[in-house]
Amino acid sequence: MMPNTRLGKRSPFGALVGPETTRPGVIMATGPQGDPQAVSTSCGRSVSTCINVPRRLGSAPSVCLSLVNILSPMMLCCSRTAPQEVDMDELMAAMVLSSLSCSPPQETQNKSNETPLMDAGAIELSDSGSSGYWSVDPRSPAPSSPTDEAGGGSATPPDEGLDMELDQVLFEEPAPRKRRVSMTRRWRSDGGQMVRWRSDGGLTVGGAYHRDVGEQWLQQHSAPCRLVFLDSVIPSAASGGALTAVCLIFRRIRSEAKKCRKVYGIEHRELWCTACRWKKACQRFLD
DNA sequence: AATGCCGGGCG
DNA sequence: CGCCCGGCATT
Ligand SMILES: [Zn+2]
Repeated sequence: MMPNTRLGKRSPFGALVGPETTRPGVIMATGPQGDPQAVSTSCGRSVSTCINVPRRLGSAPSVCLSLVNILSPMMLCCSRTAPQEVDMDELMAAMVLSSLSCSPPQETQNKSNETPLMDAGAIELSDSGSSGYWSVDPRSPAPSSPTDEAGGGSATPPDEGLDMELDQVLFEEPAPRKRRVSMTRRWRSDGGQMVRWRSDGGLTVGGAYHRDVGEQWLQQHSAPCRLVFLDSVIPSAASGGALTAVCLIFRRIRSEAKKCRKVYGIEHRELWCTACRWKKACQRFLD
């Protein structure tokens, strides 16, 4: 009695993205163009230019913390999609933007001048339990296209936009001084995602528009990232105030809704919906 | 530690 | 297929 769908084996999209989403299967760095050249929408299994990650480590992606604050190019990873199944699981994209001072526009080209990080050479974060395997492209963050108007620009850009729970992350500021986030351009990940930050603080990711991307949001949707993509600069920038870089990542986030298990308790497993009983995605308390 | 649930595995 | 569970990302 219920709009039951099939449980057992359902489509990859049954519930958002596959688990692999979280774990970067492969990562690759894109050139300044930010084009998914080497990685097409569906990189079968092994992508040439991609770097395969030993998918054995506990949790590479969540290395989080406030570690790096690099500003360099950017990297993203690609997904391994089944040739037929359009599921674009495991994939994450990261992008960041650098900041600049708010007032004098004289920071034109001081990119990695500030942060004393080991430059583009991928920062190996202190692996504490997990390690981040990211590949970085030692290249300068050259904004590809002309500055994008984040302000009075267009409305929401048309995008393929798969609506999944992609998220983004942010980073802290490198320099002790007060820096503001700048607007970024757009960036597209392997999945065709397009990230765009607008002056109103909103963020457009693959078609989905996230309004109110403040520190809080960034907070909960944060993840590790280290590459920064410098881009256009827009003073009226974003929200929060002190973030300098933002990193986008496609990962799964746990919905807040309580599911059978938590609602009825383990001792009442019989009340759970079948899905829950089978450790599948709950079908009673949808998100 | 507790949850949520994908992918498998078994009958 | 119904039913379970290992394993693991999150929280
Ligand atoms: Zn349920």
